[in-house]
Amino acid sequence: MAPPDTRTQILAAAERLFAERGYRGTSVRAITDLAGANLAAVGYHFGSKAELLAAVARRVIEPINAAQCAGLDRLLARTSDPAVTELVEAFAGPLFDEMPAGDEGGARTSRLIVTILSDPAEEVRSWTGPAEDTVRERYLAAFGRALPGLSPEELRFRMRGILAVTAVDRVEVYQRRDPACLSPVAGEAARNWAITFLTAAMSAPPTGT
Amino acid sequence: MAPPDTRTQILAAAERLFAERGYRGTSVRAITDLAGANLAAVGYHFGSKAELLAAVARRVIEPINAAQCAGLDRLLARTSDPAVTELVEAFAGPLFDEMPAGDEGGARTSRLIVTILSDPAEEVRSWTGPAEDTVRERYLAAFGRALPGLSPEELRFRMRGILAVTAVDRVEVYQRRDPACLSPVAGEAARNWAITFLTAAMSAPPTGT
DNA sequence: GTTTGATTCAAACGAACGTATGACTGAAGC
DNA sequence: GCTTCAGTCATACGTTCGTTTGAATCAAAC
Repeated sequence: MAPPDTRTQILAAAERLFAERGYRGTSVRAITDLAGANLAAVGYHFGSKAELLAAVARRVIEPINAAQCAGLDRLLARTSDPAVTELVEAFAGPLFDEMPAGDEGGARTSRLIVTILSDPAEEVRSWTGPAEDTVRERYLAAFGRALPGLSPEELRFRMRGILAVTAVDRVEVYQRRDPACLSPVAGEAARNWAITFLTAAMSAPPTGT
Repeated sequence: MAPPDTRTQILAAAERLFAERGYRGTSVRAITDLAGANLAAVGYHFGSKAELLAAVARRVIEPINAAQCAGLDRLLARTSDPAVTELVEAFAGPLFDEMPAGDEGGARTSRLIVTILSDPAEEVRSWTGPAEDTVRERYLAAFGRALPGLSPEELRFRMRGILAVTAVDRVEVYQRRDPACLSPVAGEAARNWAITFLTAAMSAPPTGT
């Protein structure tokens, strides 16, 4: 096996350290040390620390987005009005499944996503492209058809809830570093719990004024 | 009105800046500048930046915890087995209500809480005392009685979901800085949406193996 | 009037940070 | 053999950071 090139090793090291220590808590020196690369390599390959984060984020998010998109396509090919459970599974499932290898049950990647999304700095959240919004809008429309009577605002609220539950759960698991929580069987259980929880939540009747 | 003392002004400035820029994104100099105090005042009154954060966190969390505790007491004084809706409202309600004045509909405080809870650094999360755990355990027991048949693990998962939904929703609102989302009426709507969403989610039947 | 103790102040410390620079390396192209 | 060029390297620059220091300030106690 050929040794991975410097660029890839920096990406892997940055992905890990950003997840473990956050963006600001990770120095470029720590990344290059872990990657076995020279300090200047980050500037050479990515331009700056912020652009490195954007590259890391894209690499992590893209397969999740693609899986969410494909899942919705699959549902819509079968019926024009998928059930709420199916939509929840297609949307939330990839947040559990599409995690790179070597990741402790995907928890580290979830940690990274939350770290990025919750960082107040603009530069940290500016990696996003139009693809994420497109997928979310498509699910929004599908949920809207499955849940008539729900106002668009309340529907948006509930979709945020899906992201919140899936992301935060796994982050807490990761922070506690309890090995039992990181086993594949525990991850599978959390996946099923989340789908149960979220399907019931999404299916709730509209809130009366 | 007597001008507030330096210590209080530093606490207020730190609360605001930690929420807006995160812990690492906020320098002690920025805090003392906003507070109109000298740089060394933080060291004098709090010892260090980390201890200042702990003081800020305690000031924000304590009223929420007290309200959660009081709400549960009120329910248990009436009946030994409160309904799921009542428990959800008593637990999640204070996360919307117990916000200090001057806070944009409580969103800034929620932002601060998420900033603290999601920061990977140990020092940022080490402010917590035994009170938070006590309240959570009490609610856990009450939910367990209201939802027999749910395994303790799945119940814990669902309680994390409550925190996730309430916190993350308001953070996104705050980050977007849409003034319409910060109005009291929008905050009231979000509160009701959350209770509907979470009551249905908590009431879901246990996940089959 | 003097002492005391709490508080505020300007200034400086050393460390760590992101980034830039210019020399070096080694294989590919001619 | 010489050139080219992407990549790597040690090193340094300027800035910002949290913290510390020791003098100045000031009201209260004596």
